[in-house]
Amino acid sequence: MNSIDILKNNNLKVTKQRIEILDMINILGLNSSIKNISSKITDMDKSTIYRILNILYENGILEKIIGKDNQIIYVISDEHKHYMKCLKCGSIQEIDKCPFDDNKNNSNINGFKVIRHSLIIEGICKNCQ
Amino acid sequence: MNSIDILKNNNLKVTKQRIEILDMINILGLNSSIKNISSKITDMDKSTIYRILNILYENGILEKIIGKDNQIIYVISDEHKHYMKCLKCGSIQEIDKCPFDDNKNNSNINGFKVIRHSLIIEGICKNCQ
DNA sequence: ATCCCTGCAAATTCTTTGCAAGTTT
DNA sequence: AAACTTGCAAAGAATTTGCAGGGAT
Repeated sequence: MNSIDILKNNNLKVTKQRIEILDMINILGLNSSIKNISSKITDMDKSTIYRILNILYENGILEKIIGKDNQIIYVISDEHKHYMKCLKCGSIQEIDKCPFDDNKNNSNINGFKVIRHSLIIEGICKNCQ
Repeated sequence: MNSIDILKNNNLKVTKQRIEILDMINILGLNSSIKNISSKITDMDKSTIYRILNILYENGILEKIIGKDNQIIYVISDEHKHYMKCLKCGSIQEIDKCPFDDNKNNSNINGFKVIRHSLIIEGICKNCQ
């Protein structure tokens, strides 16, 4: 789905800044930290980037994962995704299918040594409904 | 396992600051942001808190999840854990067992409306081994 | 026409760093 | 004794905010 349709489907105003950010996240993939986004989009104010990323997150369009140096990575949350993140270098890579039917820790996926994993379920809690 | 044993088992020097931080994380649970930790431990310098949390994370003792207002929450990574995080209020609660055998999105867990979930697998990638 | 969004500038908050003194092994 | 850790202070980054002008519906 293209950036304009994503915004329209979520009842958000379509602005050139929002389109530009969504497009850039599509390009950057798992490198979509604020630092990287703002270094690529030099004509947009940083406060605007912060505000747009927040809006896209709060509307469920983006999700966040913690990358290297505690930088937050924004990824489009259009599907169920799994990541592998290296504890040493901080690199993050995507995997296709959840390889954990039950608690199979300390295993190995294509040479990646698994130390731990966590599942984050996001939605609306009882109190907020 | 107590804080001293955790440090010893990981070949880390046992200092009163490290013990105090691990103890506090045990107390604070899912509220263990840097802000909360440092507001509770007023006699420790913030730079020390940052340094210790990094060391504990890099040694696999702690894991990180993103909490409200992008604050990083540090939790003891001694077991396979699942969390439910509210997109509105940012509250995070723990759940016992992964309720997703396959892609069952848009479901409901004890009144918590599930919008999306992601699994983070952490370990050592090929390049770093 | 209304409401929302953006850029600007400034303030605020967060995080890192070098170094000397103190601790741990 | 050697190596590592901490507190302090200062620097450096990151993030938030108010407001006026501009843009989307």
